[in-house]
Amino acid sequence: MKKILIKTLFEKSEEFFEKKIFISAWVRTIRSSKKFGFIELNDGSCFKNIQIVYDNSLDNFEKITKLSLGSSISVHGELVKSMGKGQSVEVHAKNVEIISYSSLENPIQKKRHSLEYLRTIAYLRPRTNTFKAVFRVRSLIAYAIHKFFQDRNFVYVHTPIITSTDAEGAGQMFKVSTLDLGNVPKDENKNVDFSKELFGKATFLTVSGQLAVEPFCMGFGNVYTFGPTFRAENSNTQRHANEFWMIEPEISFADLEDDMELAEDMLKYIINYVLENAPDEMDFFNRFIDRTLLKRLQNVTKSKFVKITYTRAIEILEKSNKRFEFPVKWGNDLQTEHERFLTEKIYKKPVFVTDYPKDIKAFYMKNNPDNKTVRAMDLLVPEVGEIIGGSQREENLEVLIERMKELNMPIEEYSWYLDLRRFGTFKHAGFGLGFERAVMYITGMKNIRDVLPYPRTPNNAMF
RNA sequence: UCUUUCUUAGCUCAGUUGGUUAGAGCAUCUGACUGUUAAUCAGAGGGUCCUAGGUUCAAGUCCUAGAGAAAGAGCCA
Repeated sequence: MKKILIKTLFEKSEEFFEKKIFISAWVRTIRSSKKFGFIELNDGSCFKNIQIVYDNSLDNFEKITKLSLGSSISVHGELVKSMGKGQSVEVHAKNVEIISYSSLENPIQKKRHSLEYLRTIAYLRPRTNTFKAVFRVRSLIAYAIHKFFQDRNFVYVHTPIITSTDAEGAGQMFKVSTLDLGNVPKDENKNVDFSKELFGKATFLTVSGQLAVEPFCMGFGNVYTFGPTFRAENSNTQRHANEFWMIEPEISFADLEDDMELAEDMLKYIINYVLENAPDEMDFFNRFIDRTLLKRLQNVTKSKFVKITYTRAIEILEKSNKRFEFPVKWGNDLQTEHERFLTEKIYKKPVFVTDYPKDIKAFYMKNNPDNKTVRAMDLLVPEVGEIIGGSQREENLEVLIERMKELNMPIEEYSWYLDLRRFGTFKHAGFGLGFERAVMYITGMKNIRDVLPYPRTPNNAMF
């Protein structure tokens, strides 16, 4: 007999009603009494468990009552209307094959565990309700992002993970080396001789795919990357990991307004997609993780995001009369407390802050006529903070070179990037969405370590 | 990296101004139970109080150092 998924049983319960069915799955919890008992079974196909009813007419009844969370079984039975209150249908077991018992030392038990404890056994987390919901939704968000861009004719570009350019100085990079760390070759000045590397030069793990995706924008019009990025910073916060995924679209013949419109459409699209395709999971988050989640997300999909300039944001913060730990001053970057105040207290929804001072932003951003600010934008959302950073790019070769000189950048190393402006230039823009931050925002999970399958954070690369 | 807090049973936690044999719930084991929903009820077993030093007649509790964790900050996505 063919195995059927529990998801299918729920979706097509009419079709299978009072029919013989066969399932293989894992015990989530079991309640036994003398003559009968109930097993809640989950096969991973959906969030919900199906209830199996078994009684002492089965010849292995005693052995069945010894099952515990994590045990594997196969069940032949019949789908029937439930006599209990918690579910509409259930399976009356005709035969329960015990495939394996779970050791009683199984650290996952039928109770609430702390998220901190579960991190120490990350490889067992997929068996718990919370992480079943998190990683299902993570998968759906990834799919929704691809669908959003593919439906709009964007080309998905795989930018390299190993890179030799220290892109935009976006932070500390992990070194990639084939040299013998115990016996590093040195040149005559006693510096590391990178010419002995496999690539003939120093290489790193990428911190951003943006510079590598821009050339494809110039061949395909609209493109995006979606892949892992790495930052070697010793950041110990809820919102930072050393390995995380980023989505970076780049759009041609487009300015910052088009860029923000794209970001807003994309975020609303993926929220709607998840609400529609993972209602059980989202309901779980709303009940156990964040009681305001659904209301907030529904509000976001309906409302227009706020757009204010950096200069205006500074004015608002100055006039708020709120005491901040860090002073509000034009020219300084917005601190976390400022960002949170804007998005959580003043607007209570996502806010684009645009036109930042050029000195606190990357070299490739489009210079404004005031020569003080650049066409950059950050999207701030309640609870998570900065979720997107983007900009219109500087397409003018002379202005770009001038800026790089001001910053003492090695212009020769970026000659390939400058060529993009030499051989036909045009206005274009893009942004980077932190994938995990989007997952946090949509699930209500508060710690980035709990939305990464195997989080890489300082002192943590165990599994 | 900085600041603060935390570390007690398999898990979640309580443990008062330092004072006899360190407690509870869940889990486990034994038993009861004919519709349970984290089932319920009765009983039992289960401890290097993070580690190392110190103060004291006496330390889970106070002090010092170390390890690990969390929250906040910086950096950013």
